[in-house]
Amino acid sequence: MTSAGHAEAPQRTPGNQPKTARGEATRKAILSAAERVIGAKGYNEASIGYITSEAGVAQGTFYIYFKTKEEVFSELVLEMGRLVRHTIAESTQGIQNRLEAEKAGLTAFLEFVRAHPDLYRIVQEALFVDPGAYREYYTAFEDGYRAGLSSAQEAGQISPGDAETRAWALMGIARALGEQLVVFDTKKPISELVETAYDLIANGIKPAES
Amino acid sequence: MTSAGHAEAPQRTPGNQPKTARGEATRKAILSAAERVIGAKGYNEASIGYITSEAGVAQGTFYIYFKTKEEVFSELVLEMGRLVRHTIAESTQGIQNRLEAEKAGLTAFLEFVRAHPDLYRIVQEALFVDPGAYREYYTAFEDGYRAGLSSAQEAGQISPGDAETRAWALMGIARALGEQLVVFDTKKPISELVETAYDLIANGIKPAES
DNA sequence: GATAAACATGAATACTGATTCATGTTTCAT
DNA sequence: ATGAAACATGAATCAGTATTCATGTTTATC
Repeated sequence: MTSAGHAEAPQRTPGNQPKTARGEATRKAILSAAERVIGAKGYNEASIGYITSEAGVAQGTFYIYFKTKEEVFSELVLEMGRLVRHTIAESTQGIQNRLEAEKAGLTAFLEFVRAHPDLYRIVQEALFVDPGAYREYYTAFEDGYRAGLSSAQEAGQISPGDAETRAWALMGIARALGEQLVVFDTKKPISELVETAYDLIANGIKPAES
Repeated sequence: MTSAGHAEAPQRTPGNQPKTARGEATRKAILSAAERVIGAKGYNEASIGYITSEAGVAQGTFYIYFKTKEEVFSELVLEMGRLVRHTIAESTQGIQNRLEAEKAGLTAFLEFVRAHPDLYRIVQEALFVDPGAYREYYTAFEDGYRAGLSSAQEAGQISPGDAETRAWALMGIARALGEQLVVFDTKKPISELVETAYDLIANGIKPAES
């Protein structure tokens, strides 16, 4: 039985990209279901069975496109990174003044987060499920941020100061406000959050000299 | 055999506090091992077997003091909350000026985080393992923070602005810098991080009017 | 110094859920 | 039309591990 025959079957595509329109669609369905399910229940509670049933396919189908549960998770983190950076870059396109760019970028980020709460939570969980992906996510983010701050500084658009630490602090603000939206369900409109944060970032909280 | 006898044995202390010095010590050992193991490997990878072996007790002993694995986790989150708030309150004791208090509090927080990296990661993971505890942690934190900002505002020590949003933003900065220490292993000394963050918080990044 | 409660043990239980596999079905190039 | 590759199925496997339990040992009280 098992008339294997040809010794070198070409079955082992590493990432297993689909080669057909049908396959493409199925893979997308699984990825999207994974995003929703993992985002909602967390990595561990999100069983393959639940993900596949949510995607409308059989359990085994999952393993045609992903080697492990972790793999689909990592892919989601990467996707989130790409999307967020793209969204922000787009929104700050052509804005010359750094402080204005800051405001536009923060607004775009918060809007994105509100539209994709699942992806947001997935990135948070990556710290434990896939630390490497987590670091890459924030490091990539920081690189761009710091570069922007540095050149703005050289152009005299912002005051001097350690660009790296500032980048982290500003990312921390964005993250905290995003969490307000997604985790704490604040009622405040994004514009209001941005207004307050922008004032803090631009002017600080020290009272004006009297 | 098993001459049970008395029908109503008083075995069911809910939280199961120890009643003996020995018990006290064992419970502490388990809690401390759990902190290290869960902090290092994350909630799911941290098996009861590993925790107890790390604590130097048998597996069953765990269930004398904790009803479930989740219970010990929640307790750690609570402990972290108490410790952090206590540490910060202590460090800002008697400082009248809000901005100075901000600096002292941030320094104390970062030093605490560096000293307890495990607890820090545990709080992060609580978002998925015990969302209620996560919210309580940050809500309690925010309450104090916002109150402080509000009264400082009334006293004219800081400029006017939405205290709640500001509280979240400032907590975001602290958290991001803490993460630099614990997750990204930055080489920068705490004092330097605080210096940059403080300048940002007090003055913002807008260049001084020329 | 005896008795009961408290504490400790670690093997056995019980269950969950990721991954595999033998067996179809669909797609597509020829 | 037809054979091979791609895709799909879902039951079976397999491993890990939280929790329980029957059985000892220690502690403290009388």
